[in-house]
Amino acid sequence: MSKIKDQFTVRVLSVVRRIPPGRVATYGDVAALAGRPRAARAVGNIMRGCDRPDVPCHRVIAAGGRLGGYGGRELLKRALLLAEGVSIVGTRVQLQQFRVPGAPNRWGKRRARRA
DNA sequence: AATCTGACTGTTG
DNA sequence: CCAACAGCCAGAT
Repeated sequence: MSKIKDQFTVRVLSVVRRIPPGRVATYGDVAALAGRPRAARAVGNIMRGCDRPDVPCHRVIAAGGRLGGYGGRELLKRALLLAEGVSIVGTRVQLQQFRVPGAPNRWGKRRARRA
């Protein structure tokens, strides 16, 4: 069976565990907070194996406020978030309002592309 | 060590 | 809004 996880995994679990109720973080946010801003995919993989009750993996969603996955239980994920007070419009979470504090705004400063 | 996989993300059509 | 493509990352085989 597994031994100790890599530091990255430990950090990710730590970050997710610290997401307060009624808040959400995207995979990219968790990855960034864990020190690997481009490892959103890896975070998803870690979440896939998060069976720990102390890790609120349902508060980790996809970019743009989409629900992302939940081991085939996306409906439960949506229900849990709604129960915590997270507002969901259509299939999207209101990130602007419920995104975990401390998440870097990568959408605030994009300079004009094209010359 | 090489290859495949996937609860991701952003760009392009 | 959805589909296809490409880039990125860690874990499993």
